[in-house]
Amino acid sequence: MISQSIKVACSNCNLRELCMPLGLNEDELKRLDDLVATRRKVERGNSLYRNGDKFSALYAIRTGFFKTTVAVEDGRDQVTGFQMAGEVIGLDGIVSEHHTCDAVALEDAEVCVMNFDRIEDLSREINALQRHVHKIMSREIVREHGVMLLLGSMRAEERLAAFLLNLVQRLHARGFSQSELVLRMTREEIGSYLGLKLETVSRTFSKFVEDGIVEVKQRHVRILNSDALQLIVNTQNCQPS
Amino acid sequence: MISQSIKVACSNCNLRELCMPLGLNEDELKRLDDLVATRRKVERGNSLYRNGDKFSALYAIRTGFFKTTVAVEDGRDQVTGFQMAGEVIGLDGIVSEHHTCDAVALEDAEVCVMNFDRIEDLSREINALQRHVHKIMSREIVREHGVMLLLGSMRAEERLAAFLLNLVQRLHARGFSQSELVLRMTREEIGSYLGLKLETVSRTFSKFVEDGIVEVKQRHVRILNSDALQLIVNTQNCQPS
DNA sequence: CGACACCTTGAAGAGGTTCAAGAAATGTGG
DNA sequence: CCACATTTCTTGAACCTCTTCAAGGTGTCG
Repeated sequence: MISQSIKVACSNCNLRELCMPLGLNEDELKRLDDLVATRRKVERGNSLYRNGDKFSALYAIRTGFFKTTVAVEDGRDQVTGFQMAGEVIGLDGIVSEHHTCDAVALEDAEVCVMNFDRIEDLSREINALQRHVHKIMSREIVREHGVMLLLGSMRAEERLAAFLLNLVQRLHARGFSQSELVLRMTREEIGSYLGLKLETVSRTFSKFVEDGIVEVKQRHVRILNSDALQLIVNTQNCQPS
Repeated sequence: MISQSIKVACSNCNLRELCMPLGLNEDELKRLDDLVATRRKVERGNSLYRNGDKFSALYAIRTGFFKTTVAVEDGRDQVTGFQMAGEVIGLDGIVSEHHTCDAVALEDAEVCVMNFDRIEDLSREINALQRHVHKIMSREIVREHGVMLLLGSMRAEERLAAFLLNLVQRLHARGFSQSELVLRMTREEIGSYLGLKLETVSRTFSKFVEDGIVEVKQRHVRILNSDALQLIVNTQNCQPS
């Protein structure tokens, strides 16, 4: 909730290559620094924005981990994604000027607040930024296609395998281990994202452990056989002959 | 595949309010006409673009009806959406400069080809166009959230009810009946979109007919009780007490 | 240390799938 | 314009995956 004065500029930020365009000249870089007017800390369990909130900015995650959820009238909600450092959230709010989902921090987090009007202004002047904004939105559309594929045609084991592979791949791109990860979300949140009940998520984890594919201690997961996971994703929708 | 010289300009097109921004002045309108360099006819069953194709343009549907599908290695594919006149497709291609899904015409169609570089150029100069492009992409993201909700947490009857309501609502916005529609897609394509098998789609239609909610003759559907459909969507994920 | 949230596992049950057969509609070629 | 092939749709019965309900275990935080 609290805005802070900036200490680190985009041009010096080690996440720059994740949330900002590449190949800018000195002048453009300076003007980009201008984009992030404030930072905002979000404590674990709190919302960055909620369904219905007025839209005004996109948020680049500096640290921490978020989930986004869409609500159904009757109380339940669906997790639409998990976001980590370097990723940009808030795109859902552009179309109607109001957010249509909740963004909740799953661990203490800090985001860069990028006023959207300013993004539009600047991207009229910096072609690379314009292109970058378009790519970020297109990437989100393509990501969601993947989730639709997962939800529409995969079985429980495939879904969880695909989920784990996707997580480690993104973590690895941020310098973390390729084989070890700490889940920031509950089984229920994983289940919501994957269209499964938490018990099914738990059972499927247990099955993977039995098969020697992963080690699981609560939220600590070690992938022992990445190829096996990949195989589960690739081949299970072929019927066993 | 064949490009044609333009006869109708965007500024005169009756679909303008669907695919173009509102509130432009005379000068801006003229420059927008410049955007649609060519039209393209796509016969039923043919692709407008395919997975892997180089991305170069967005397409505004003038007439006809499309489905978009993402392919899985092992042959099967997932329908990610159905698109009708006035809607813009091709957004998936921006991020990687290549399309990641197929767009297939389900009936003879004609699209306006809008070169994307030109869109970017123009939207740097016309604020309303810039905002419009952002909104179109954001709208697609929000739409996909809805599909994720459907696939992740709804049961077969809810899914089909939501699907029918969505279709008639969009058709009605285009001047068609609120209660009657002709499905342009097969049961299998509906099933793929909804994460169900074609038999389940067929059975669920039959159930709706039994319950007097709709009339179905092949692909002709008449909605007899729209409220009942809405009720199915709203209440079924509340457990029966 | 005790309360609470989270996770695991078992057993029974339901919703959707699979397999199969036949009917209806559509398209094609003579 | 009709006969035939093909695609699409419907319906039944058996099966399977995932869910539901329930209980107990594990970890965490004040």
